[in-house]
Amino acid sequence: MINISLPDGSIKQYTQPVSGMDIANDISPRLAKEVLSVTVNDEVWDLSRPIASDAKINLHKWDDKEGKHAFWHSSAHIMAEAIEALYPGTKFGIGPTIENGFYYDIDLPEGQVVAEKDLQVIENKMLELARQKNDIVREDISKDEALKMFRTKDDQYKLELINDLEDGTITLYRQGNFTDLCRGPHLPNTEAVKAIKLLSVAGAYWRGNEKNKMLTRIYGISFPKAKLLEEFLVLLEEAKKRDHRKIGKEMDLFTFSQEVGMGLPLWMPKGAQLREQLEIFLKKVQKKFGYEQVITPHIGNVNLYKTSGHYEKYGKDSFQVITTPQEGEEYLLKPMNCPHHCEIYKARPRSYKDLPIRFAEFGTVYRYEMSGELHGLTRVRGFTQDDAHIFCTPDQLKEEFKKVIDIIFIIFKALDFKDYTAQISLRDPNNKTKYIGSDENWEKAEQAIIEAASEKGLNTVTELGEAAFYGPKLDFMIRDAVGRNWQLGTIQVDYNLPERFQLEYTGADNQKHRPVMIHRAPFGSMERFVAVLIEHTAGKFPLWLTPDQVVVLPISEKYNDYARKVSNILNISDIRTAVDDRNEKIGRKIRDNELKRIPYLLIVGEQEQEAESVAVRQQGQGDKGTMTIDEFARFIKSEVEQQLAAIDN
RNA sequence: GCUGAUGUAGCUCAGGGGUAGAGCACUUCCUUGGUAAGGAAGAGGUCAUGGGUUCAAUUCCCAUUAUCAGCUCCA
Repeated sequence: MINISLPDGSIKQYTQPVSGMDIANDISPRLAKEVLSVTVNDEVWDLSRPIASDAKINLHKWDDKEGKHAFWHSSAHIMAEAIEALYPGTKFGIGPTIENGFYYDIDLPEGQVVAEKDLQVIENKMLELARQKNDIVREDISKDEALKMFRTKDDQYKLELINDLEDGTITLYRQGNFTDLCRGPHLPNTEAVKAIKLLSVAGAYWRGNEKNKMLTRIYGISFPKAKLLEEFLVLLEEAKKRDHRKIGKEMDLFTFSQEVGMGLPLWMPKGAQLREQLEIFLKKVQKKFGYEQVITPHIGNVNLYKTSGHYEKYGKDSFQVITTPQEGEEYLLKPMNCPHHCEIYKARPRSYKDLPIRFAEFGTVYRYEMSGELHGLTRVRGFTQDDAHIFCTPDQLKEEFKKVIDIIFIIFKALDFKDYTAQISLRDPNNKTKYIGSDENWEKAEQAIIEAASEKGLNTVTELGEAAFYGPKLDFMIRDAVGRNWQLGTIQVDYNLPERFQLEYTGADNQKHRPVMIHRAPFGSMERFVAVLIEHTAGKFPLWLTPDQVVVLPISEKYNDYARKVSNILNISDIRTAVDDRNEKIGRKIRDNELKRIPYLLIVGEQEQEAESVAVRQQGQGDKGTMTIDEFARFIKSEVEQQLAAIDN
């Protein structure tokens, strides 16, 4: 007797092995129609695979991650089948599922390419294959058999994968004329796949190593219903409308010029205004937390970076050395601010009574990112870090670290970033040569981060091998409109630079001691932060931050003078106000300024001029009635204060 | 850096071996208006750059460059 326990606690008994699909059929025919995969004792299985002993099971439909996973995995196989039919001789790498869909890495026969315009043809072939309603059959196979089989296919990629596998754990999946090495699980039959969209084609190195051959990667997504695909495509379109590059252009925030150089953003007046507001805001917060502003130059002697270790590590991948007319002098555009700040620390003797010392600077740095890496404002070659370096005693480290987390919390709260990932990036224990510094210091630093994060109640993920070369870090990542993850805030513990720069303080014991350093940038960089902020708000920035808070719209040219008067009064009270005095009708002015995402529009005509008032229109809300100029000024100021007060608490 | 695609007016894009178009934006004029597009006229382009094929290239071919998607990288 086989006892199958279901998630609701009930138990079904069978006299012989039973498949997930059999059980679903026993429960209800409708469930059987929708079910996609089954978890058997914490392992996700095919529905058709017989369960031979007592088990706890959970059946998965489309709504479950496990259901989608099997669905997309099988879709990837259908895509491979279609490609094998359309491009005979293609060799296959890996074809996993991803968060939204799946991809397959393929090596096409010599001279053949798949371009975006070919995707439609593959899609059609896939749908044709899916409609053949082929069973997807699992097959255990020995390592020798597997090697033999893929040798006849001459598929070196699969052979490489098989060689890494243990004998006895190798399975094949077969559907129609296609067989693939695969761990599964899969759908029982291809017919469930009703709607397919191949999204893009791009190159990808075999096994992610740039020394290997570049394969062709095709991304796709599939659905059990055509309607779900349509909804997905609409969402994708919506997301693209939030792209910061598009909105940045629309709102005149920033631009790029080939004449200036790639990856070098030019901030236009409105963008500069936005950045300035962010800087003012952060400076205010940092002042409360005991930071002091410093200013350092954009270049530094090469020796500075030799001391810090950056030259050895990144020197050849940087903007090249600037050589002066005077022989022997070599300078580097600064790729980071920490060495300069270390020199400020060293400028005079420090006592334990001075610590912690917190030097902050909106420091512009230059890094020669590879050309293919550049991306709008999120990845650039010249950018401004909201940088600071905290020099403290080892005892103060954890407390200081926690205070930095608090600053990041304040920022995320002010800008309503709720959906972030906190990642602890540690050293790769198997590749310690990538890093500088002693094991002992690394362990202390890693421990400090782990404890501080946990004491702050942060939900973290830990990544090995993601640390900076001089120390571990805690990074805050936020997604952009289309789901790409970007690192914003970062906090790094560093025992190494203090050593390399021979930083010291005199302790209470009158002995020299070495301080610990924290590198931190809550925004990360102004550029990337603004990019993510644009995508999150779709350009509708909070009132306190937005470049143009108010635009006054005169009904006709006769009221332009009054409109300017209103705007002057508001500007004097620090409300950022402009006048739209174009020779257009009021409806047109309203439309254009709504599209420009202006929070408040003030309509002024004869009535308002007479009464020294304004007719207020709030973005997205329409007419809010009439107020006197003073009333409106007080109203909007209190709204800004409220927004900023929420941050202080 | 690698693979693939793209590059036509300020923006979004159409076109195509015989010297280039639309909508929006811009300029001028008319209109002086009450809560999401008033009307007319005009100006604006070495069709990314450099070669090649051709009687003729913006169009076809090659290279370069920038942008886009992804990979790799990210102090």
